[in-house]
Amino acid sequence: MFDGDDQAGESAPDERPGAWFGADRVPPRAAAGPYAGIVVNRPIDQVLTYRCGPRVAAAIRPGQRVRVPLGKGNRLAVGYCVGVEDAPPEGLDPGRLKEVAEVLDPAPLIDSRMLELTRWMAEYYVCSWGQALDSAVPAGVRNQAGTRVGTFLLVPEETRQALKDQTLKPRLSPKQAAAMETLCRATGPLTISDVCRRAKCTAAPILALRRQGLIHSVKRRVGLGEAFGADEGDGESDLPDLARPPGPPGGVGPAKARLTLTPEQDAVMAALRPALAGDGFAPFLIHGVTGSGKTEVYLSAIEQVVARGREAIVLVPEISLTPQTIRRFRRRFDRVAVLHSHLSDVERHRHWQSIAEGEVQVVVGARSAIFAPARRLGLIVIDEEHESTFKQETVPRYHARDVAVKRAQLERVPVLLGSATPALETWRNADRGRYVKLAMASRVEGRPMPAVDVIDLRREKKFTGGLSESLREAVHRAVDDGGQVILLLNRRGYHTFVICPHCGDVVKCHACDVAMTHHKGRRLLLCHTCDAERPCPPACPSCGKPGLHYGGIGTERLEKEVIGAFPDRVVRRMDSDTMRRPGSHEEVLAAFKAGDVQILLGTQMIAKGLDFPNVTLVGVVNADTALHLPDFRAAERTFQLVAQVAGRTGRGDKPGRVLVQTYCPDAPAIVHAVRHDYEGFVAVELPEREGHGTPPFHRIVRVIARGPEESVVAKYMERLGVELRGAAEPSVRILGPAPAPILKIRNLYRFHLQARCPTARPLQVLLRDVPGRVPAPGGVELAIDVDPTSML
DNA sequence: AGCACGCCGACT
DNA sequence: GTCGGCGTGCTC
Repeated sequence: MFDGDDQAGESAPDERPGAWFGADRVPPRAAAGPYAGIVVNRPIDQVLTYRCGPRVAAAIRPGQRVRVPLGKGNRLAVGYCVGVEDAPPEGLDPGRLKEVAEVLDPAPLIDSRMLELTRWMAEYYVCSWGQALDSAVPAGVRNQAGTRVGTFLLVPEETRQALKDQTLKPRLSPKQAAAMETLCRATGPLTISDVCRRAKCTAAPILALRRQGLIHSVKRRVGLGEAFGADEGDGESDLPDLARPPGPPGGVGPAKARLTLTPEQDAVMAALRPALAGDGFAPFLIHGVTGSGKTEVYLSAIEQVVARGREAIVLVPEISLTPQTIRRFRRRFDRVAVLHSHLSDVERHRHWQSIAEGEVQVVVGARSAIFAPARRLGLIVIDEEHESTFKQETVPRYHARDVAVKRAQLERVPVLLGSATPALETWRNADRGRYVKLAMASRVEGRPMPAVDVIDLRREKKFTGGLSESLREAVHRAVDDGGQVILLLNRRGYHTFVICPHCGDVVKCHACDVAMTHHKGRRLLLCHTCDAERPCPPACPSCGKPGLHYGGIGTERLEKEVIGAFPDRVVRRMDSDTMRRPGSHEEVLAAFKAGDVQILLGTQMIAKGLDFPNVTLVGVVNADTALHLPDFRAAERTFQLVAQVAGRTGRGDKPGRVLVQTYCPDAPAIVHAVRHDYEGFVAVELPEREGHGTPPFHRIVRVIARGPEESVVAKYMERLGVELRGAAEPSVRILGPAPAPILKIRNLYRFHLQARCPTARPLQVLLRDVPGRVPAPGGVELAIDVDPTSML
């Protein structure tokens, strides 16, 4: 929930010993300073100082990785150089410092601003700087995937002279002579195997020549093609791509296919233009209803900065990285790099390199694309900024939207947060004037918002959990009129639970405290938490009696029901079970777009970003799935889901309609989603949050401990709770500890507690300080989650 | 996170 | 008498 507002010295002073401030204090090109600040990827809150020998001193720069001796055994560890100085920090005996063993990277992997950004992350998210750095540099870049060290052969001038003078030739064996000739004729450097192939010899004569000193060899890292090709696998042949030579920087004319902007889009652009042309941090919230044309605004804004020779980073939820989205960017810009989560290390490395070399205008990607090494960054865009997929659930537990705002602040560039249903944190930041709020309240081409009606499941007779009578009839009408239908059900599987009618026990995962889901097609029960599977039991695992009852409905069962009800229509299901193979996603969407599929049903996957003009009906099969979760964001999530999926209809000439099935038609989240009334929902929800002391009014840090022994974890958390209460300042409230809502995952018992405070800093200081004083017993792991999105 | 040090129980 | 359990503390 960082809002760019800590610039006025709200930032905590660096309390680490030896205060290496990284970035701003370090000359970008290090003087041959003999002392280096190093951080390692361990939970160590310190910058360690090492001495540099002459060789290392000549090569080392901040942003490079190094190998350093660490600990009693002086085992070598990989670390990042974060600063180079002529004198060691005060209080350290220079004589006792260890030496950097080796510089690993020929050039820095990250620049001074990214050093600063990761240092901020470490402080904000309560992890070590090294951990933050490791998350910012992809593994493929660290291990230089796709490259290798090759040995190249050179012929020194003396040898060439000797050959000319004919003094050498007679001393060479026939094979050696052939190899030598091949080498001398070659225009570029050759490897041993190149020469073997061309001179039709083995390595032996070549090695002999080298042994005699007649040829030399040098090692050089090679590989990694200069540019990346059309490797996105989206099957589009018209994709302009990085395969083309880079154009002159800054000289890239604005674009192909430019649309006329709607008056609203125009107004938003007018508001953005000064910031896009300027050189300062400028955060905006674009609150635009679904179908209002936010993407066009992003594209126009990006054009402005690209025309200045700057680069843009666009973050989208992973699920929106569809060919449709990508195509849209590719049509508009020549050189677009797309960073999916499914890229190989080598591909990722290539993209990174291209971005770092300034060959890319626009980077489109999920969460981690916020670390793209753009050097002349001009703009950051976060689409669907409220999406929880922007939050990383492993250390460092960062939120890409908040890191983006911080990066924009450090780089002094504008940042656009866009959403039809902004996160309440974002909304409040805008209300408090920290972000400039820009509204787009109407759809493009004067299209109306779809009519939304509620189906009150309490009044539906013979309702079996799938389609109600009313929804079924509406689907009929829609497809009979030649329209297409989207049905959303946010649960995969066939039956969602298996219960014993005798003892009442639900069949649970062996490893997790979670009911298992019946996947009929695979004849299995599946745990959606740990992916464990087991055969359907013939009798109750608890009491042994036969006759287990299967209940609840998931997408698999809904599919069967819909096929049964509409036998002459083509029905397709999209969920993570049917979308396992790469390409299946696009294939279904293409078929739907072509009109070969009339009814598309699935999970969240179909709720976001899809733009199909012929969709005239959206059915929300169960709007309540998220409503009753023990999470203060339950209502917000429900509102967002209904609003997002409702936005999938009425995007063409025909008007759209939405039917929402619910048992809670009076819940504010449903009532306001039905009316397309975001502000109405906010007006109800915000006071609620304020009363409960939850975000956006209070900040939360969640602490989770997990371990194999329930009582050990519980006792440890009790101790930690006492310690935290003792150390916390009065503005901080500690809630818990308590068992986590899902007590056991993968055989680990989980207990959590929350620390809440109107501002984040006291929480961050507290949590950096205290757990170190209450070391966890063996087997127990502690996780600290700043601004948590999941409370389970 | 590793890893070594250190202080108490069950074995040769 | 030692081997080894994992609690404690440090890493330039």
